[in-house]
Amino acid sequence: MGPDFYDRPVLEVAQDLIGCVVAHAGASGIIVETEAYHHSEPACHAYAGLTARTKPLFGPPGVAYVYRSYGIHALLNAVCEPAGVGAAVLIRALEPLDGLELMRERRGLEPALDLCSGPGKLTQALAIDLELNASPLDGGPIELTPPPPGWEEVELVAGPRIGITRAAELPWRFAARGSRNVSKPWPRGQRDAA
DNA sequence: CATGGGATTGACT
DNA sequence: GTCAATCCCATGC
Repeated sequence: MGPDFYDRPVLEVAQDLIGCVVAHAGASGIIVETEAYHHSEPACHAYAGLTARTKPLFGPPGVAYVYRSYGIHALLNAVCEPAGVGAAVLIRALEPLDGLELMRERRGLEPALDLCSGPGKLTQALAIDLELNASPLDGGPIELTPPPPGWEEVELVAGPRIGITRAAELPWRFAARGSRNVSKPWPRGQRDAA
């Protein structure tokens, strides 16, 4: 998917990315959970403004923003909105599609449900690291492609974002309804379509 | 130049 | 349920 897909409001892209396929290093998965981040709210790294770290966030859309969290995990984001606007979609969970054995090797785990059910897990399963920061999501090492048959029209649920301390109340987390591969079970009563 | 915190995970009680 | 691990970088002196 080219830059035009990402050159839109980050909330739209976050919802449209559900069902799309991420592929890297011989493994791939379907996106089942995302979160939107925008420079206008304090949970986003871009909130602090343009720095060496957040530079890709303010760059052209359709680019990966990979950063290290808690000193251990790499998290994968897709940069959105026009260049100059700091916004990105965090890929939080995948449903494993291809390369399951590679994923198991990299994760040291067997259950398919545990391979990509978290932002730090899926980067490990797909061997995505900080080197891929600022690389294109179309024609680059990481490839994002449109939903396979059956995933074009996925029913979505929205809810509050996870694991952040600021602006945690914004319902900017999206997931495919009923997917068992999400990072955390959806709370009861949180079934509003986005 | 030193320090502290973070969009997480996994192991342990 | 609680807690440590561990590195990049924004912030402050």
